[in-house]
Amino acid sequence: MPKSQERCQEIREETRNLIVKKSVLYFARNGFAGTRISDLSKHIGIAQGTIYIYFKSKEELYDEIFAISDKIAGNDKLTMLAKLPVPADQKIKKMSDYLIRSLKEDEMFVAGIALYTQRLLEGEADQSFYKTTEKIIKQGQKEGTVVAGNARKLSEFYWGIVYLYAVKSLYTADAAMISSADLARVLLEDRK
Amino acid sequence: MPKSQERCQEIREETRNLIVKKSVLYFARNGFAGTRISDLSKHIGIAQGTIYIYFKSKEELYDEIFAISDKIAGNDKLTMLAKLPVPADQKIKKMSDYLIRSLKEDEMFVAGIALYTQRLLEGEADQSFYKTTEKIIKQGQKEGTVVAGNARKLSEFYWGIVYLYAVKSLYTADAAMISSADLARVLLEDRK
Amino acid sequence: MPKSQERCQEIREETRNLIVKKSVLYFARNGFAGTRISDLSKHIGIAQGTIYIYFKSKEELYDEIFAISDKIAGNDKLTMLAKLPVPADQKIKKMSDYLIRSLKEDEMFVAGIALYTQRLLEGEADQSFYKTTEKIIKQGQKEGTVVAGNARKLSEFYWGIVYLYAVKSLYTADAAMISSADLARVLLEDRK
Amino acid sequence: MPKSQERCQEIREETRNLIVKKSVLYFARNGFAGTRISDLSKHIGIAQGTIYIYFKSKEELYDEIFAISDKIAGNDKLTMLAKLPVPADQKIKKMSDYLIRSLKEDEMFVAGIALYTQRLLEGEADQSFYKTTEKIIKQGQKEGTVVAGNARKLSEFYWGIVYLYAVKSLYTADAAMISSADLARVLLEDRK
DNA sequence: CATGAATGAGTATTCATTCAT
DNA sequence: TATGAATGAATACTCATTCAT
Repeated sequence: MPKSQERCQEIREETRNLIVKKSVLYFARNGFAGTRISDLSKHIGIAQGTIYIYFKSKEELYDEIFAISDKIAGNDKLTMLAKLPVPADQKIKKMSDYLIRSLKEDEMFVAGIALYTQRLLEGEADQSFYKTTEKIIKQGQKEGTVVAGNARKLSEFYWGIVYLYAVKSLYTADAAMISSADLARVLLEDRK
Repeated sequence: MPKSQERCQEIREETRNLIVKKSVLYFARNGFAGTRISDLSKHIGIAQGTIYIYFKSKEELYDEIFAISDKIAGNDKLTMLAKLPVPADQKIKKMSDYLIRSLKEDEMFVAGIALYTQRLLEGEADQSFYKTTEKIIKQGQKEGTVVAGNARKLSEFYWGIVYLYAVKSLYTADAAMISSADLARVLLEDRK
Repeated sequence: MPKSQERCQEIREETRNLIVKKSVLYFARNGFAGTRISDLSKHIGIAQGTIYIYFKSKEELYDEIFAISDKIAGNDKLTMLAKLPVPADQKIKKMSDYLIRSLKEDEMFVAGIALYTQRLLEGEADQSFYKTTEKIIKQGQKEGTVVAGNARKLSEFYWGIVYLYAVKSLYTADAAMISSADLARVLLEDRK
Repeated sequence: MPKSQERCQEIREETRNLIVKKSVLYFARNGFAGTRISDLSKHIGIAQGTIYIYFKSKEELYDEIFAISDKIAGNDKLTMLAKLPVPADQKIKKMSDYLIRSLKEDEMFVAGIALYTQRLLEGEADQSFYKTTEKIIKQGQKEGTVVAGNARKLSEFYWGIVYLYAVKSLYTADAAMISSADLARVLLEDRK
């Protein structure tokens, strides 16, 4: 009965995805230590034991969530964007557009940013976001469109602001958000 | 020979302060759930039981720390500054000076800001910081020294950045900090 | 395959009853402060944690046991007996029969009496036992079968003796018990 | 300075007696496990540490109190009474008089009886009270003044009733007490 | 001697994990 | 697979005891 086999696999996949998806937000809000499996499972809508069918331990679930948090937060897109043969200010505008829109609309994204940055601050995540942004900044500084200053510090500041609004969105249903233009301006030279 | 009443009072005061002082940083770094009383007491350098002489429970200690986190973070000073009969841009510069210096030098301040803002985000602290800053911003907008825009959003943004660097300082010994001038510029009109 | 709703309910009921049943005797013998949850759980034959699935705290378990101790001690039966349309001396004989037999044969009854009376003495239980017996005594005094004297004091004395033998039974495997007739004679007029 | 030496000794004696006296009642009401040294010392009106100047441990204090509880409860007087060359019924009346009066007036006596009997029930005290009373009962049965029946059981019943009213007095300021005559009648043949 | 703050072993309670159904 | 009752190691909290003053 190959069909039922496949269906089974499908169900597995679905349940696993459900767990991951619902856990991202929960962990982002409450932290690792602040998350009880009993509460989490209620929040997901499954039994406690079910989590342990898919993940060996709370830690493994948390780790998995981290492992994908940079994907959730759009690291791939950013990397691709950086490689495009367009001026840096365009890249920054696009990136800011994408980030602000995602912060507004996608709670998975919000949670991804929060988790990723949290771990970054604790020194446990790699710094690809920062580094990619740094490259764009340097390109922009050469092109004369990005403000002067240490590229690394500017990159950290930019992402700090994104983190800031992610954390806000985590707790407030509709956080007062800055505009995409405002965010971009953090890096871009004023054109007055 | 019994200990004198005053000496006892003194000792109690000292120990209590020691616990609060050392706990602020510990809780700010690890959160409520992430803090074990056994670890905390080791960090303070006292026995576990001693904490319970001064606080009924871990929760009560945490609450007390929150209750005073706005003082630690300098709410009083800010309120006083707001009332001074000087131009808003001066107030903002002074405030930014004070904040950046404190973030660099004073661990307790860093922890206070982190805890206070964390609770603010969770909607459990009053918003006096925001409100006081809002007033200064409005004053500055009248005086033509502060950038246009919704005063509340600007205030939140300004404090968001302070929070950002507080969180960074919490985890990194010497976080790359923006300058006091950079922080002030978030609110002030460019004088080019 | 999830467990059926009913089966789960059943299991919960069973375990809860087991805990209550075994705790009654343990608490009656050792008192609240003298009972360790670790010992109690061993005595019940379950893990410490299991107790906390059914009761919020040691205190709550103790309170529940007290709350039902009047049932265990047969308050219902006594009330019913009092209402029967038979002479008071018959009621007293029946009651004494029941009490002495239960004290001999039923550990739970022994514990129930001990706990209930203990709380009565501490002024925390209602006095329904006393009051019901008081009514029977007054009826008997009218009928000329019960000794003269303050009905309340006689009632207290009667139940005091029951308590006395309950406490004895609590500590001694086979306590030398008075006979049902001896107990009844505490209230009944001598028929010599 | 021999004088101050003596005075010191005196003070020691006084404090020690104070502790014992106040502890008897406290332990009788709350039991060993139910008594906290912190509470007890407050009740006595001294510091916790002071208790440990006079007693090595809580257990030692408790043991000492037990060791004297039979004296407090009047074992000496009973033994002397038993040896007097008078009829048993007189002895029983005197004894009952003494017991009821003491239960009414002397809270140390009340506590002594409660503690002694409690330990008796737990099988940890010697049974001199019972035995002495047994002898008197046997004497009375020979003299025809005491009711028939197993002397030991009668003795236990008699002391049970004394215990009963002791426990009552422990918790109620003025417990409704049976009369000395009523108590004596438990053993004595009716003279109608 | 007397004090009461401090200690840490002991006890209560929680919660990640297991397992029979 | 999915369930949730049960487990027991980890954690919070208490209290007899010590000791510097």
